[in-house]
Amino acid sequence: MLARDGEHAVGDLVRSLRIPQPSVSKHLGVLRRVRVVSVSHRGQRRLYRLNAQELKPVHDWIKTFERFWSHHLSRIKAAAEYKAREREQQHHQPEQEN
Amino acid sequence: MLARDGEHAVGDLVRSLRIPQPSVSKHLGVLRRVRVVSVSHRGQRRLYRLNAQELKPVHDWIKTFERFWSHHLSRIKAAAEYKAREREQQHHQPEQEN
DNA sequence: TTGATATATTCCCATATGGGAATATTATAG
DNA sequence: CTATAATATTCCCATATGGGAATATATCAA
Repeated sequence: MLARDGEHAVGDLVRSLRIPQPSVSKHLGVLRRVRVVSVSHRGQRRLYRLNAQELKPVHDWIKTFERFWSHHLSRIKAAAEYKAREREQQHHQPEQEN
Repeated sequence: MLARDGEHAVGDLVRSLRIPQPSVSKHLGVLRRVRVVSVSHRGQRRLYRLNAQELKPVHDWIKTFERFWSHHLSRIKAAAEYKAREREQQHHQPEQEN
């Protein structure tokens, strides 16, 4: 449950997400504590906005795997490794095993 | 708790992360169910590897906020908006209020 | 087989979050 | 001050995950 961009009043989120108001407020409460969203008051409205900076670390980390899906060659290589490993295994298939 | 790259035996993770083996196995169990990691057997070892593809969606989403931290001008603008909003508010400061 | 390794699973307990319903808060309109 | 709109918080209940300890599995070595 996230405010994509700009500021959003709780009510707007409630309507667009079709989730009960208390739930939305609770979600926002959590995100607020973790500093992923920020609030500003405007009349009796609370305007929430995403705190992009907080997401940067995640972005930086996940970014280190970009090569896995962005480069064609990488994908081919990955697929090859994948199959190679697949073969080495003695035909299991519980959760997934691949 | 994640295998950064290549394949990692549970034991290696246990040692490098300094987390009890049962915990590591449990973590991996969860990640396995969500398909974020994959396993392959090699002798009595279980080799885990990150399933990068599963992270792509997250990457794609979070990427839409890249502008917030990558462009100088964007940062300045963001800071300005930030302060602007700050002023409009009537001096609260519970959780954070900004 | 038997013992040792490498992992996984289970048990119990604690905490975080989600849902629904009810209630409290805050701010605006009159 | 009072009613109402906009949000937040609390209660109760359910489930997911984390920690520690104990135990079960699987695989290898002899």
